[in-house]
Amino acid sequence: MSLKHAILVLLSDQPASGYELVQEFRSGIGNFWKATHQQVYLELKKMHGEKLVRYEVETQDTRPEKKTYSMTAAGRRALTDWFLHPAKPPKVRDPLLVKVYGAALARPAVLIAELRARLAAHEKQVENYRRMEQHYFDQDEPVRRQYLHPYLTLRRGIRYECESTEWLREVLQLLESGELPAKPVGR
Amino acid sequence: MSLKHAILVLLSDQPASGYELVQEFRSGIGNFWKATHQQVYLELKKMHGEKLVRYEVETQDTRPEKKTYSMTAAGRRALTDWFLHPAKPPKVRDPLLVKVYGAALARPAVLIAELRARLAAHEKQVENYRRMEQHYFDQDEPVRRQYLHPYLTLRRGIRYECESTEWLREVLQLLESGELPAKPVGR
DNA sequence: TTGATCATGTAACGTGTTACATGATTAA
DNA sequence: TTAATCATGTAACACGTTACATGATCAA
Repeated sequence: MSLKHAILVLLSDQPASGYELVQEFRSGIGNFWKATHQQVYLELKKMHGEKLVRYEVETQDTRPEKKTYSMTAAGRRALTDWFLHPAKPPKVRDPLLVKVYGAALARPAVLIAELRARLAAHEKQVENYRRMEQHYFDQDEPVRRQYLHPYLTLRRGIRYECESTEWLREVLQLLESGELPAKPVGR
Repeated sequence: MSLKHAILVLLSDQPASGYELVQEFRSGIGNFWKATHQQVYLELKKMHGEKLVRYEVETQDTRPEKKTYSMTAAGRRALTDWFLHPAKPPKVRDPLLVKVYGAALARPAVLIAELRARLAAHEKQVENYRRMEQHYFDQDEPVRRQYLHPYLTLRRGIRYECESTEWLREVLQLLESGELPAKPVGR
């Protein structure tokens, strides 16, 4: 039930249309909470039924009509209430780990190719994140203070992606060399 | 559609009942792919309809009857085919990150308490994993070679949990001190 | 006698994904 | 004229979670 709260967090910053929310779910908050336009439009409809949001219709001459949503007092209450209830830690659920677990059942070259592709994807993501991070540090202190919280989530993303690449490199090295790990991880 | 393949990976090792598979989803493979008994029994039924598994009923005197499932030739084919198609990287989807992102909307003490609880949970998980890892290293080389692949997934778990604790400690330190991060992560 | 473990299932509900559907503007 | 962007939605299906449901054995 968190898409609702993610939307409320976004609307608490500023009113937005469904379309604009979808953009935000592709960047920024989208690094750790994705949502498609189908989900967003449906959720906004539900939330409007629950009176958590209201909207104003802008009839534009050139463009199709646009609904600009904003949070209601009830929405604000739902948000603060959500903060009071601890969230469940998300479950790790990665098919690639199932494949590594059952690696003996696959042709090694096939699995290695997939691991390499995945490594490349994570490396690319690290680069993206590092660029965003550099942009954050290019700002003056007041701006850095303003965007501290989003930046903290970016730090999580960077750590996660780096950890992923380290593990993948290690697995590739071991599978390709046929060696056994010499010692516990990180020791 | 990976629960199916996770079950096939488990059955490729040895035949098992639904109940026994559920146990495995609570440990071992359960570290990165969870499934409840409801899911497992339903999936086995579907897979039987697709002829990916067969079962033999053991009518026990004392216990309720037990179906022991094993993989069919078609099941084996479905598995090798699955290995040929790269898996999509799982999406990160963590409500706690949404909370940190919108931390300004919560009472700091409330969020900090939740972060602390989460940190404790991750630290406990690291301990569990470290115990399993120690057990692996207590084995002789042939056994370590035999269990290399599951152990590689355990290494991923350890890395992930450690990364989580490091990030949480960092966030707690920054939120409690009111400081801004001095430099990019890990530099 | 109470709870844990063995052993199996169905049903309702919530959420997420994919496909389908429309229609205007603007840049290549 | 083709693709991308702006802007909105519905519908079918897949998957996961929670609740409901039964019934025997065994240890405390």
